[in-house]
Amino acid sequence: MLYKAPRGTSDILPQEQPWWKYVQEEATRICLLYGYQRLNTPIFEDSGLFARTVAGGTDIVDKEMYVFHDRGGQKLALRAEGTAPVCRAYLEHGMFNLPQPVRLYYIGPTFRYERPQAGRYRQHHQFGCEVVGDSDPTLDAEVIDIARSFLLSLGLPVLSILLNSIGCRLCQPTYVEALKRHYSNYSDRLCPDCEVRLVRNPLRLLDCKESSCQEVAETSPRISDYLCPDCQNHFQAVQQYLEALAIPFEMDYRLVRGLDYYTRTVFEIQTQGEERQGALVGGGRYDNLIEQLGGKPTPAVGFASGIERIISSLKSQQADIPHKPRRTTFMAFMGTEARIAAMKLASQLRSAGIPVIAASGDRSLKSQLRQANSLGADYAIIIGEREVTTGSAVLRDMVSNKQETLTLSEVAAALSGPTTANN
RNA sequence: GUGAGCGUAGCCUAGUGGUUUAAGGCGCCAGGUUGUGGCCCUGGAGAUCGUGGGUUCAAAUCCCACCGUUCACCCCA
Repeated sequence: MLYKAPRGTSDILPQEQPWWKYVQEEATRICLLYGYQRLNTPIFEDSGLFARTVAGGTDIVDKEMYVFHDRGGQKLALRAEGTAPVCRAYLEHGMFNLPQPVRLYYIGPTFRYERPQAGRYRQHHQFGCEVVGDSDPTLDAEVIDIARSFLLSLGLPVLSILLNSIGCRLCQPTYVEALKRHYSNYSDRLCPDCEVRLVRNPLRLLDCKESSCQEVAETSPRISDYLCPDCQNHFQAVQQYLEALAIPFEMDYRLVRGLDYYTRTVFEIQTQGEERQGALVGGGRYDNLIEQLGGKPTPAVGFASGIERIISSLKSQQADIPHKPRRTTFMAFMGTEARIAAMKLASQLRSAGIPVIAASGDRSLKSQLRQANSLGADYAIIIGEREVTTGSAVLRDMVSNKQETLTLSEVAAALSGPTTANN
């Protein structure tokens, strides 16, 4: 074999497609229910879009972006995450002139150059929702509600919704300072990663898994004590609305998210048994992002979910997915004359909306029917010398074993008629 | 980028230094008389045992390197 799918990518084979279809259709259905509209953004963008918004100090920009130069010398990057492109499109198409907020959703591939492992791939697919243009805390709750409804409607038991507020640019810096001061006192105990975090991304210090670092985190100052009045009110309102919607959540004062643009509300959703591969949904508010992209200050909230993780979770949950039985007909023939007649009849049937799989090659009738069987065909049409001369065809019901010789138009009528629908 | 496990036909697995010209199951193909599937029977195709080097009289089997893959860390969906 000369080539394999690149590391961390995979083919989504026919037998996987029902899962993908199911998840994407559920996502779409839920979005419609909440009045969100679909937006597709390009698979690559100017690399600056991600570099500016997601920002340095985060792995996703520092070492995980697929960056390349096109023939015109433009520096481009494969879509590293979904939110920044949505905001770019919001600005580019003047969506700030639409009634605010604008509710959008997307489904598409995302690329990150990292070592693959359970639940993480170099190409994966995200479904996400974004509400742009309104800072109302009901929208934070709405977005969490959507994510939860989505998982529940798929049949996934939602284990926990983790919630936190990381403040805004007024109050967060004060907290970060306090955090740094606290950690500096214990610098001799920190793991090497945390030594780096202390300088580059202090918020992330909180969720280090090293036990010595966790001890430091235990006694560290809490963001909740540093929120400015506006952020405090906002966060309280979010919680209040979640309670009103009877959405259970857990406060997690150590929850911070990896992307720099988050402000105020951040959240993650996990489901049973899949904690190892991380969150199924992650999101939050990003009130400064649009401004960073050159727009007017515009608040927004959203979330993203990983479709691969969701499907894997569904499978381990042994969830059943609804599948619609599909009636298929196999077209068998014997001889060159009959081959032509079969092709014509197949074509005619398809024009009438009847799915037909045509036999190929020079196989025996036995072999053709064996194939029809393994393809799960409900009917086989058989055309040989006899049928060619009489302008007829044999219609065989593969389930009941009954067959009869019919004229070509009778075959079409029989297959399109409701009387032959056996499933 | 770091660490650990694993790499035998399309898939699953046996074989762990010499009757191996590498075995079995699933799948695939063909046949079991004249134009008919699913079960059964018979036969067939399909593997440079991940790649390269080394140890040995002898290696799929031991050693090393590389590659791939899985899992974990980092980080994230």
